[in-house]
Amino acid sequence: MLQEHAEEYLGAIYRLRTTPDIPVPLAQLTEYFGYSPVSVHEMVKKLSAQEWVAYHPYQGVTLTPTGQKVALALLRRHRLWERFLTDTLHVPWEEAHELAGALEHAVTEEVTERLATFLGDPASCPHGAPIPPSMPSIEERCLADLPTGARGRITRVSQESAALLHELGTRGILPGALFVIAAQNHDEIVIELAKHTAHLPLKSAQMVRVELF
Amino acid sequence: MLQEHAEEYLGAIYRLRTTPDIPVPLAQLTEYFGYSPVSVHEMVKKLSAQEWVAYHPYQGVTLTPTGQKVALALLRRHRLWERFLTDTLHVPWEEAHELAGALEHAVTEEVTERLATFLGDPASCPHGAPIPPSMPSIEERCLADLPTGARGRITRVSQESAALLHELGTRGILPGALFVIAAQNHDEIVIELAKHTAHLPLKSAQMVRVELF
DNA sequence: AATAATTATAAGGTACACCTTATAATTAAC
DNA sequence: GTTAATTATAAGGTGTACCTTATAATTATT
Ligand SMILES: [Mn+2]
Ligand SMILES: [Mn+2]
Ligand SMILES: [Mn+2]
Ligand SMILES: [Mn+2]
Repeated sequence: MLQEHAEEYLGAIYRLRTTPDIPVPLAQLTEYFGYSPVSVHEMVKKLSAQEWVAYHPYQGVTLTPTGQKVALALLRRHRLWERFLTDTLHVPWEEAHELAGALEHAVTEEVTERLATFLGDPASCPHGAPIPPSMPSIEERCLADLPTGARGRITRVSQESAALLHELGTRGILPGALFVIAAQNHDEIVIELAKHTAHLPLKSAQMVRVELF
Repeated sequence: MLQEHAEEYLGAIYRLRTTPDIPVPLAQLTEYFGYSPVSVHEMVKKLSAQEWVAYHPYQGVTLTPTGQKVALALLRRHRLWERFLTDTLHVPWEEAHELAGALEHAVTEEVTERLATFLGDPASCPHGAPIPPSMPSIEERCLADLPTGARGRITRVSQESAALLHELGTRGILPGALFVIAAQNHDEIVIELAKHTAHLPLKSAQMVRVELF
């Protein structure tokens, strides 16, 4: 777990990028942090190993979906703290940014959301930058635990073994797919999808998360 | 600068001690943190080198005045954040302690005092522990900048070079001393102390902080 | 006084995130 | 197409705060 420093990098990459998919050159990170190119490169390799960034040699880094999530969560915390500092504690806005840079690492997601509520769910920081929305907390259920007739949408597969993914893929059980539970017994479920009906072992269904309607 | 970890140790020592001056055995710190005895011992040596604790072999550690100041400041921040979490964000009090353990390291003294004001200067944390008072913020002035007739008390010398300290010492310009400015010109000031009058180069006076009456 | 328990110290190691210096590879500019 | 600039990589190093294993010193217990 690299946590704090990693977050800082991901946040910087998010801030520095112009367009998603256009890589941020390491030279920019070097300048942003005031670190040596070698240090930045080293760190980028670590971030890349964790799949938080994609490293494009001689071009720079882009955020992976996971990396972007981390960056957005950080920016959300940062900007909420800025609002708290200026609105609640009456800290001058020119000092709020730096102070929020420390607080942003010191709170859990839950505290962050409570803070947001307290502040009245502000849409932007004192400097006008938008506050990223909290991740829509979908109520996920396990596909294996649903009664006959339940309908919803596949959200994700919680284990990424090749065999499982292949089994699900061939049956059309993919993130995004709409479904209705047609039947269920001790060792398999029958699930109706858009264009066909699939049989799936319960064991596999246990790895599938869905959002119910 | 050891800062965060050092603070954590000093805070723990403060919490664990029964009476000031009765040393806290390293074994207690070992247990408190869940670190190995060797690690604790190592850290204690560092704290001792900084004169934040006094180490009494086979007995334990006591806080020096400086160390205690750091510990009290930490506890103040900790308990103020606990109040904020429970009172303002409605975090359950059983979660507040741990969460405050992170926030306590993420704020400056100034933000702490603003937080205290916002909270209405509470006297105790949600768990009933007293909140140490803020350091009485003496309004310090520079001895070099005072008009004739100004009176007050020397509070401290802001640069600790041997030559300067010797110069001040021989003239009786020491922390605690009461004074009146008798005269002042382009390159020196004349300062009246309890039992004598001293002449001091302005350059030296610039390093002396005073509290005015 | 001898033994047991506690405490201290020595020696060597790990992970993290930074550093410098030097060389190689690639890309950009002339 | 050669040169210059940028970017990457290799090699070795730092400080902080943790670790284990092993041995020495002190204190406590019987
Ligand atoms: Mn930060
Ligand atoms: Mn802002
Ligand atoms: Mn803490
Ligand atoms: Mn408390």
